[in-house]
Amino acid sequence: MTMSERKDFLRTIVEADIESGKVKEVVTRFPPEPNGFPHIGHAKSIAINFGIARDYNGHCNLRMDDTNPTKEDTKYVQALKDAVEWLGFEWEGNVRYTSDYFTQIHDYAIQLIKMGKAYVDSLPEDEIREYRGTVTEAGKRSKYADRTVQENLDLFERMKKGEFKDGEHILRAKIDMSAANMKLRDPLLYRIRHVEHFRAGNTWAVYPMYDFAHCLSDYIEGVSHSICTLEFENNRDIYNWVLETLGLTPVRPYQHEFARLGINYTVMSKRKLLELVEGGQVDGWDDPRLPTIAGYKRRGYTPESILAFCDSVGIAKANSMVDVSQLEFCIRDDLNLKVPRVMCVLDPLKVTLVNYEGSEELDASYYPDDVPKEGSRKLPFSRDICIERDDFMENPPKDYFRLTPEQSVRLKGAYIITCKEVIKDASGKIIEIKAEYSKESKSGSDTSGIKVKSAIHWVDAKSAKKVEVRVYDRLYSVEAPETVEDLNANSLKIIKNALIEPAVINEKPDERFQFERQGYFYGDPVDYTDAKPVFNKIVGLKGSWDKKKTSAQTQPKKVEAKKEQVDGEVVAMSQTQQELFDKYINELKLNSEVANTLARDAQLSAFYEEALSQLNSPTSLSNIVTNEVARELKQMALSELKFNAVQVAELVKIIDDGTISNKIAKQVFEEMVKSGANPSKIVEDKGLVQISDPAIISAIIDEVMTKNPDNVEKFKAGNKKLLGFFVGQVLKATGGKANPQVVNQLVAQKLK
RNA sequence: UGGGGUAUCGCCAAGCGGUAAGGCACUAGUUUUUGGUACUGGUAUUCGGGGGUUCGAAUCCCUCUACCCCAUCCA
Repeated sequence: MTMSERKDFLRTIVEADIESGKVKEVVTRFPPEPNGFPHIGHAKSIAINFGIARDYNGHCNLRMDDTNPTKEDTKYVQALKDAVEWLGFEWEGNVRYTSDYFTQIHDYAIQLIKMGKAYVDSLPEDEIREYRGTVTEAGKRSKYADRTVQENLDLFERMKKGEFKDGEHILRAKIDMSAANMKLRDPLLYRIRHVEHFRAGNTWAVYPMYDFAHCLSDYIEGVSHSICTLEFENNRDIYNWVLETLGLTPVRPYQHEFARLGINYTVMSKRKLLELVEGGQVDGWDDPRLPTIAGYKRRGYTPESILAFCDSVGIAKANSMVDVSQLEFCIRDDLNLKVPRVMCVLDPLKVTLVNYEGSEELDASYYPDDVPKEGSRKLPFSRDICIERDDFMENPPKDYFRLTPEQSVRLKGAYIITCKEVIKDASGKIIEIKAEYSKESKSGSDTSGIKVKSAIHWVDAKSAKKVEVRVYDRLYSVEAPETVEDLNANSLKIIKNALIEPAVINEKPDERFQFERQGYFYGDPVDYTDAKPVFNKIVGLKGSWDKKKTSAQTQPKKVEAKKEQVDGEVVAMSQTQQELFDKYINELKLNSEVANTLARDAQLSAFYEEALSQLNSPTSLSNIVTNEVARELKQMALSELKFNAVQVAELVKIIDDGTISNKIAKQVFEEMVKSGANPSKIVEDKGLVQISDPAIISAIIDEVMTKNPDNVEKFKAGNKKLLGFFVGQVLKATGGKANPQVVNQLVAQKLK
């Protein structure tokens, strides 16, 4: 496995954890709920979890998150296992189930109750919701929250034994009913469910909720990195609360979130997928039009192509919608080098070669020259052949390369033919072409000297086999479908009477084929029989001709005007803020932006005032405070900072007197943040005094210039952006110590 | 509306103060017995908007805007 040099953010985190020693072994898990068929979004999650485990020599578990017995089923467990296996991954040990941990999780619940951190609530459901408050209003705690530990223990035990009906009681964590994060308002831990669990049977009358079971299952399995999708960001606080409150010792897992996969012209939610399957809009979970793993598999996609796709879309935190063309590229790219080329005519038009007698068998390679694979078959040839109806036009546009009354074509792997007569039926439809072949033009030994613009596919009429071909188009006709209204009515086209060359059926050189000039096809794994072969179209070839045709018909896309940005209103300053602001502007002559940020933040202004009392340099001080200090204050409180205003004043002093440059000041400040050391001490220890001597700098510039002759050329040719490049190089060479202003000046001079 | 996120080309996406990577799509050309493939070029003076700091900002600060997630006894 080659590790790409540019890592995604998850791998960056994992590597940092390994380096810091926080993690000894990387353990991940793929934890789906078995309540539906996995789709390509799951494939992304599988690729991430199993991929990271493999890249860092760890392991990945497959865990069924089966905490809700009303929705889950063993048939989905099988589909999930199939998907992981098909994609080529191996999970560590047996398949895990959250239900295997029910006893342990229950024990942890008892522990929380004993700690006074969990209680049995007996409020009805709607009141619980009401008590929770809203996003803007705090909630209030149930009166049952005051029950004693003994009462809670007793009640919970009886819940477990099944003494109560569904909904009568629940177990909740006692956290904070007014937390800004709604998830923390005394989250539910256990609910009563008198239903049979598909694995645990009727052992349990209570089932743990996701937020309680998931973190503990991760912990029990020794997971180091619990990777999930963005919508669980708010749940991370509970995840950590449970683990921390229980005092669980390392190694404990940490949760990280990434954006789920979206693809246009399809849907990815389990709910919508289920609707399509149950509503009969598609033919089961493995319908080739569906973005389910089973669907892609049946359609003919390879696991390699799905994995390549997951890799190509990357991992990030921005919600996004990937274009299907990216997926289509991946499968074409994979199949191009793998599968044999054969000929199949989807919409046959009869061609009679009036000057050909008898029959023969032609040799034809399964692969073009640019595919390094061996293999060939015999192609029967005779007077009666069929070509694609699209490949003949009586009145063609001028960029049409195929057969016309005036234009000859080659029958791929055979002879060049020329149209002599067009036969039509009563309605004017072309039913036959009478043509002549050139005997000297035989493929491989062409002495005819005839030049043609294209070679078309064909089959011999007598020996060709009749096959069914299923052509799939995108499931929906809009990019971001909402309802069944958006479905594409033509997403499935069944061609009953396509004609294929006999070798495909008799020799079966592969399961997947490229039907020349048309696309990639796959023998349907369910319906294919030798008597009645059925092929699924996996994806078409790129086809610039088809595109030209269709784009000429459709209207040009409307260009969306850029939305005009309207500025919102800024909150007015309070009176004291206004007074401060005025003082900064009038007395200290600060720039109004800086004065504004300072005045609006009490901590910042206090810090600033203190520094100002040390050093009378209002402008420089204000700049450092509103930029650097403000950043640190965003992360932690004033009292937690390791540096103080006096030190910042000292830092500004050595900037002002030219001892160090602004650039070095950033470096010094960073050190102050970390260690709280004095700036002049840092400068001394690290030897950071600025170099302003033009002679020294000049020498370094020369060096940089001789090392980068190309860029010198480019600069002289007018690429002025490169000035920054040279300055950067010089600064790098001096460890940042060169006086950037001097460098700038000298570089500009030398490069003139 | 409180909290948590996100914003870089038509679509993904790197980038973490010093020349705006890469892929898809698009486009022009070369090769081609697939209008395929391969190859070669062209595609962001600019990073959601506006300010500020800096010799230098996609990167640091302020501010505004847009979108996503959270008020299931779902996960």
